[in-house]
Amino acid sequence: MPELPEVEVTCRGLRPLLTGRTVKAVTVRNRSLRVPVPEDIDGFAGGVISSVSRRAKYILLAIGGDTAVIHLGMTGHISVVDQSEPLKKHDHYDFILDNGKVMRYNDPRRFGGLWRISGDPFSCSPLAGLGAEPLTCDFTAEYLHSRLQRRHCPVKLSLMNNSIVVGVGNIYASEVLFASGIHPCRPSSDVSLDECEKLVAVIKCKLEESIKSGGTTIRNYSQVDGSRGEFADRLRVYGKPGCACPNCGSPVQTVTLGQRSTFYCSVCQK
DNA sequence: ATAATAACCTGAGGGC
DNA sequence: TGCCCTCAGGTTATTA
Repeated sequence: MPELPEVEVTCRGLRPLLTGRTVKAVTVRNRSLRVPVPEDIDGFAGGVISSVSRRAKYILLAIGGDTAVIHLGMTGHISVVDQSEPLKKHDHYDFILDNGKVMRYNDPRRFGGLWRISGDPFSCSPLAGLGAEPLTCDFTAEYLHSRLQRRHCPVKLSLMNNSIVVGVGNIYASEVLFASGIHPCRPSSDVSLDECEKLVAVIKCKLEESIKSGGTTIRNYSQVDGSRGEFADRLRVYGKPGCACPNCGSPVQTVTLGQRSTFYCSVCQK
């Protein structure tokens, strides 16, 4: 479900609710996620949450000297509720806080994950080997162009490849390519440096715009407080097959790339 | 190394 | 109303 903006919005929602709180205990009801919740996860008990941050689509909670790494998969959602809040279906685990609240993780499709990392979290799985963070100055046209040069797969798949750039998922990949005027099926190596300039600028702009809107809610995703993200109202082509292209009016086309639906305008994107 | 494919899950929505 | 089919904001393991 969530791409970079949705994870960032989740982080920002969690930060004031978690920072400085002590984790009294961890309750796991269902370890069954894409990667099973590790047995030693209750090692966080007694630790203070000193920061809430994000890398790619992962949320990082610094707790004591360790790090809780959380991934939302497609349908993961974190809420902070009273300890007495009734359980819902697919509530996998709680971090019980020192103020009577719990951080509760719900995930119907179970594609998410939870890791406990001791030491530097960036040098080991699942964070090691990730590509550029798109909203930082590391992500430049020169970098992207160099990473596309040896690749022949469709450029959309390269944008969604986490070893090149992180956080761009299926929705934003289509939106970014539309806004850049680049056809999603173009071979990666065929994309010029000038086009990479455009792509990099558009990726930064679209992701930041979506964060400001609270992310994109189409079905499952919601913010920490349960409210929807408004960026869905500003999608131009994603999920709109046959609708008029907002630029030229011709019908939005679809194609499947990497088993994912892809939306584009065959007139505006070359 | 890169690319293509299948796989992991549940639930919502459309067609009949 | 219900069944059956398709599809869904992600990642990884396995093949060529």
